[in-house]
Parts: sequence; structure tokens; C-alpha cells
Amino acid sequence: MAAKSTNPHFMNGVPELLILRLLKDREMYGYELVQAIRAATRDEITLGEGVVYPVLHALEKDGALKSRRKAVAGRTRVYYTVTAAGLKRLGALIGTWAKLNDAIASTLNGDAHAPLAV
Amino acid sequence: MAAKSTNPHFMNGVPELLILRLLKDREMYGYELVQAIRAATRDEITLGEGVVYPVLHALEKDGALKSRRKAVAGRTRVYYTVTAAGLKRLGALIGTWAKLNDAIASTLNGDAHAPLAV
DNA sequence: GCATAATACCTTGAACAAAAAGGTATGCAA
DNA sequence: TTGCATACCTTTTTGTTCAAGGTATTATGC
Repeated sequence: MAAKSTNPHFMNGVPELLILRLLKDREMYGYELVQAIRAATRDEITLGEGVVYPVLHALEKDGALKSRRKAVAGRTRVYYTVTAAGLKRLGALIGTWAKLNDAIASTLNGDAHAPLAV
Repeated sequence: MAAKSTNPHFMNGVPELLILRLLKDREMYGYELVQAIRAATRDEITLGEGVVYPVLHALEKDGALKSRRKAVAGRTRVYYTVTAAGLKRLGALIGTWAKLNDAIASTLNGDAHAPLAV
């Protein structure tokens, strides 16, 4: 059973979705994103650095993000911004999430034939 | 890109949620559940037998389900019903799902401080 | 009569995402 | 100078899920 350490492992692909969505509004760096996600989800979702950094690297490699180094107070930060490809990817992820969500919602509601949002 | 074989791997813990929810309405057997899930989600979510059976076994082992064998047309089916413990578990899963969903929705909407449904 | 598909159960293997944990380095406060 | 917060990163482990296979019975097509 184990005490809830972060999340009881209940979603997939969500990290990427959240990260892209937050970066759409403004450029951020990894460490900042970790806290931004906690704040945006009211501590409901906590993504550790071990999740965020690999996702950022993968997204950049895929051309969905661009990064630039910036020195702030003697410290180096790596800021990420969303590319056009990244926006497209975000749109696709949102669509997938919406459909998944509708599918589950209608099952939970017991809707026999409620039309899934298209 | 690879043709969508079943699902592009986008959820977690959902199988258990869907199975418990469907069994809440009426007793069903594994093979039937596979198709019921496809029907209920309009093909949006397809869980193979390799997913459904292990979940059923695990839930039964945990006391969330009870099974009984029934011979139908010379064939043996294993019907599952939800126990009281199973209903409790279902309630918890629904709650978790709702919170996760609200958290993601408010992030996607960019709500700075919309109160999460409680 | 025979092959094939559909029903119905099940398990094993591999893939993969995410969690946990560790590792480095700087700046600041006590 | 010890410790904590910032800031980056990687490696290892875990656990779900997927794909694929394996058995057996009944119905269907030819």
C-alpha cells in the first residue's frame, strides 16, 4: 500500500502535457517548472526533477522546445520556450486528453450512448 | 508514428476504475468486459485480455470482487461482482480521478487560483 | 466431415514511463 | 563552516500495460 509519496501513479503522458502548457504562457527553467506544477495543481500533482528534466530533454530533442542559457545572480539557468512544433504537439495532447476524459466520464456516468465530444 | 494498435499508452490505473464501475451495474465475465469497455468508451479505450484478466484476479485477491463459475451453453464463464470493499475502492478511485482531472483542467485553462472541487 | 472463426479462459515476456534516489555545484544565511 | 536553497543532471528500480502466445469448446462455412 505504501504511504502516498508523491502521486499514486495514476496518469501517463500527463507530465509532458502540463509542461508544454505551462511553457506556452512563459519561458521557464526546470527547477521552476517543478514548483509551478505543484502550484498550478494545488499540490495535487507533484512531478519530481527526475521526471521534469528528462521530459524537457526529450521535448527539446524532438524540436518541441528550444532552450537558452541565462546567467542569473551568478547562477546558470536553462530557460525553455515552446516552438511551433511544440504548440502543435500540445494541441494534439490536449485533444487526446479530452477524448480520454470524455470516454471515462461517460463510462462513470453510465451514459449508454452519450455522444463523445468531437 | 505507428498505427494506433490499441491505445497510445496514455492512462494509468484507469483499467481498474473502468472495470469496477462497469461491474457495479451488473455482474460480468472477463471476455465480456473487454467488449463492454470498448463499447462504453466508443472504441476510445481498448483494454486487451492481457490487461483485464490480471486486474480481475488482483481485485479478487484484494477482496474487491467475488467470482462464481457459471455454465452457459456448455461453456464455463467466470462472473464477477463487486463487494462492499470494492465499492469503497471504486469511490476512492473516482475521487482520485476527479481531483486529477480538476488539477489538469485548471492548468490547461490557466486558472491561476480556481478552487479545485472538493 | 473439416477447417475456421468466435467464444472464453489464462500466462509470460518485453517495453516504457515515471518515481526514487543519488550526484555535482553555487550562493546565502546562521 | 555548516547547512539549506537553488539549479542542473543521471542512474536505478518499479510497476503497468501491451503484445503475444497458449488451451479448449462451440458455432459456422464449405
